[in-house]
Amino acid sequence: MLTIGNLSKKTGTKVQTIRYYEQIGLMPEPGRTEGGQRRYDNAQLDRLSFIRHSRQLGFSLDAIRELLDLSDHPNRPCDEADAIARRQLKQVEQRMARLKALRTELKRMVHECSGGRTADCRVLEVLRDHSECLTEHE
Amino acid sequence: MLTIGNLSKKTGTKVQTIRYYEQIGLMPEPGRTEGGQRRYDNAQLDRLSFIRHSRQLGFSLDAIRELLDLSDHPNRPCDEADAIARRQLKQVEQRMARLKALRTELKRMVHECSGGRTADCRVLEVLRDHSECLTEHE
DNA sequence: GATACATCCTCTAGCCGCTAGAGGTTCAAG
DNA sequence: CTTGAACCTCTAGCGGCTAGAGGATGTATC
Repeated sequence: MLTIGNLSKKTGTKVQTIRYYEQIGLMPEPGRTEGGQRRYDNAQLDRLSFIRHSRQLGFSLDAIRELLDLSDHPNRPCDEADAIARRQLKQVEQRMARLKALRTELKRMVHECSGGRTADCRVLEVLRDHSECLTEHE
Repeated sequence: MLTIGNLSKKTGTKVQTIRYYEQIGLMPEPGRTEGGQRRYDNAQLDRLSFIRHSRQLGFSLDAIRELLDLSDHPNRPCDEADAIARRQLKQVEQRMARLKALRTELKRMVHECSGGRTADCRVLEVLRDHSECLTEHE
């Protein structure tokens, strides 16, 4: 039986965060000692690891809720889990593309700054003048 | 003189957001009509464009505050503006590296899913088993 | 001048995913 | 039996908006 602190260490999750997951129903209510402290078993440790790992992959808590639900029903077809993962992959790819464009523009800004007065600073100039910009008003 | 709605259209910023920027002191208090409606001039339009453009480049509102401040003092040396931009560039590069790792793992997950029951789903399996994972506990 | 109605106003509360802190209780070691 | 680390609940805050209630203003048309 693990205390919340031990669970925290084992999973790299802050204590407060574990309680938060319980509060929003992502983690089940654990058993308690006589004095009211939480005690966790291995099933709960696994569940929290699953959640954490999914978070590290950028899944939203809602997506994780779905994934956990699927994981709890081994006989259902797995297309849904696949779809969720594909959705996530797509999002990651979009974000990457966006960041790539940002990086290009930031690099341009930084490289052109010659280090004089702010009046002549390319960084500020670029920020002022949207017209030279690669990023669109979405 | 622009109404808040027109300013909103010209800059692609929601009306509420403009008022929010005013509230947190990023935009100056504009003039008002007799009836109390906001009216904006070109200086304010420029300032909001600057803010929006900076936001699109991922600068935080705090960083933008600094950049605006520098922009208001043309005789100061521009190292600071440059430093802020470099910091931002570094952040973007870090985020990109992270996303790249995520993409790799997500792709792996998705490609290995053969479409059976959730019990055999590679997606869920990978999420369950942290040990095969490329992303580290930071 | 009246009327319609789009746009404006202020205010409060909510979103996500935590995180921090106050103020008090329980547990385990010595 | 005492110490003190770890636990408890509760509330509020972060960034950066966004939404909605409920009411006032501005402008175009008759």
